[in-house]
Amino acid sequence: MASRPTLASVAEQLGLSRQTVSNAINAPERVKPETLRRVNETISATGYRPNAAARQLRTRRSRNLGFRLMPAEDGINGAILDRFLHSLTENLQEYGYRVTLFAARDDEAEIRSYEELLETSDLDGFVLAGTHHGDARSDWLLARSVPFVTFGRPWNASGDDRDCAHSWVDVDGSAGTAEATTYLLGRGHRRIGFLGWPAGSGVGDDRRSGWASALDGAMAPADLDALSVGVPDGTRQGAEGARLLLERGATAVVCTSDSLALGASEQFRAATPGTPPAVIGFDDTPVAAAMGLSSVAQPVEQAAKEIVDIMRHVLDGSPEEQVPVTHCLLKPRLVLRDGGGPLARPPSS
Amino acid sequence: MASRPTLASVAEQLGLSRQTVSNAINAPERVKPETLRRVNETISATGYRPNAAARQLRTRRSRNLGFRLMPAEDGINGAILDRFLHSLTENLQEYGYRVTLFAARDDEAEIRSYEELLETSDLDGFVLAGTHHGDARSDWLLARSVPFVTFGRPWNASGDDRDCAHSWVDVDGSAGTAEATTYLLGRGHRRIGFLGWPAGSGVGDDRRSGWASALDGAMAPADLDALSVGVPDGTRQGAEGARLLLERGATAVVCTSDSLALGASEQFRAATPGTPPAVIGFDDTPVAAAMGLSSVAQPVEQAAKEIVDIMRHVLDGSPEEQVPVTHCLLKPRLVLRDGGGPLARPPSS
DNA sequence: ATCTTAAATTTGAACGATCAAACACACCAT
DNA sequence: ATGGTGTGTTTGATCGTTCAAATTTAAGAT
Repeated sequence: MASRPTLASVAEQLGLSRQTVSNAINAPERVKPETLRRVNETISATGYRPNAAARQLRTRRSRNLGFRLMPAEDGINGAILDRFLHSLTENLQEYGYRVTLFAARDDEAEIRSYEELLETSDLDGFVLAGTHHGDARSDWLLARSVPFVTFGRPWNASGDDRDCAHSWVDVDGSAGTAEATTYLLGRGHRRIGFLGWPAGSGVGDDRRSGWASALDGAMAPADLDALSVGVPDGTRQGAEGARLLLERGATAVVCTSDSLALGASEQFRAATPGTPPAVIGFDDTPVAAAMGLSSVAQPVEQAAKEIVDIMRHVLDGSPEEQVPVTHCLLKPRLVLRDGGGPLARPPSS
Repeated sequence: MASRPTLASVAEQLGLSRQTVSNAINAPERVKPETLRRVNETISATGYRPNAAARQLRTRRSRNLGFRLMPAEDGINGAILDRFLHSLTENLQEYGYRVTLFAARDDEAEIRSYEELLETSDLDGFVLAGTHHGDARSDWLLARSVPFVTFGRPWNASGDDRDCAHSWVDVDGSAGTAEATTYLLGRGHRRIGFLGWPAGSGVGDDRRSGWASALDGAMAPADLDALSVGVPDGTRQGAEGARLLLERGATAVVCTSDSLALGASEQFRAATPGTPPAVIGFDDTPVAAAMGLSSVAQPVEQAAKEIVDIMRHVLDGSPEEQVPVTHCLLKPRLVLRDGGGPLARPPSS
């Protein structure tokens, strides 16, 4: 009596069969409008909700997507993970999907998790934070045609990620550093340095290319080389790199990360006392906000939305319909701050 | 033939019945050792894995716990959320549990989510990040005897959280600020200020009390009052508050957050050039690490572990066994850094 | 009135596990 | 032989949904 309503109980109450009620929910067009109305009425009256386990058992779909939490604080982790995850969860929720988390030490363990989650829990797909070319994970998923979208391009050796076999959403780092560089040019700077990571990382090289292209023509290639420094991420390395750039005559610098920018800004502040350091970071982390540092902000919320859009089409499309592989490159936004650190502009109150 | 093995298929292969194989998995003591061996053999030979949906449909348990992602960057969010979530996921995973995320705008929406998740997805429990006394969410969960543990005390008006009706795990902020204060005393400081939030927040007041108790006897009560400042969180407010404390003769300061500490450290650096500012923050966020700021670190990984331990006993205990409400207060750790910012100690290389 | 076709609804059988109760079987005491 | 006591294993029903196919109903054409 007081037990949860089921399809059968709702149907009986209406003098209908299970299946009709089921159809009213899953394929309303198959049900006579008048019947549909009555069913919906009783559904909301009784507070009926379909049981996920029963549905999953029959359909082999869970309306759940997997997301792997990385152990270390790298890439999307730490800095903007919470914003991304929140947005992903919120957007998926609108379409009745949820996020199931799992942890894995390395890629191999991640693949084992895929297998486990697919077999036992019928996960409908995965969202990966970053892949590289020839990534064992994407290969594994592709081979089994498991739906997935990555946040981050695979960084093909060819340089052209458009031919990538899976869908991805990414932020155009190159456009971000280009905008930052152009901004500094507009402020009168002529010798603008680039402080990035050692060559070889897709993300890092991409960001460097934006700076280089913005300066194309404004500087001799030899100067371009001299004004680009690659160091491991970190504030100390940033300070060290900035010292080099200052020696070479740089008056401003665009950085691959906020950590580097933070170290650089100290050096620039010391070198040009009185004026806010002309340093621009990347990722717009809380560190940058706290220090009043300008930074290139990634639109992670929008990225999550795009990922959900792609997923939705893949998952809710007709079974054998060929869904095209989608690539979506988002423009970052330059966030300008006074750059003088927390005390440069005293509280106005 | 090539389809996934099921209980029935494994059983048939062995000339046994479903139920015996099921027992071998869920209640091995009921099965004859020799049979158990044979069953396990075939299980690993065939790669059989129990189907979660079927199990869930029958048992009404999903081996999934819910975790709500907050919209704004407050409390545990942002700063240490990723570490906490990762550790929570990893620990739960060891016992065959997973984390299902959901988003909710406010507490009311969160309760609606509970209802939905419990009814449709049979979630076994929830982990809440923070509660307050008389929290509608904990009341709702308690009333329905849904298992849950909170990370954070409810901050009873009485001041004694030991009588709280639900289990919680928290970090002893008071002990953290006390340790920080004692450390500064040991370094010769006599007038140590406290820079915190306006009175009224449980967390903030708790942290203030640690500072006060460490100074008990070392300073007159009137001085204690003068050396405690409450401002909203933020670097600017921190700088402003620190200015006040410096005017009142403070030579060092303990803060409720890294943001406040960051603002304060700039002021102190300006006031006492040459020496690293005697400022200690709270939470040991990446900001503190990047700026070389000392800070009180919360053992979030251990907190997650404790939460999982409590959950495990509640969930895997015998059905009607009364599990005692557990409260676990963890000691934070003081992380000491040179305090001179990224450039105070130049790279040794 | 009869036949055809489409629309609307119903029926029985899965999906893969667990529960509750029944069933064999061996062992020992009467 | 009879009966009791475990121990180990099996049987049938059930959880709540959807699939595939069968059935009824309504409407239009002849």
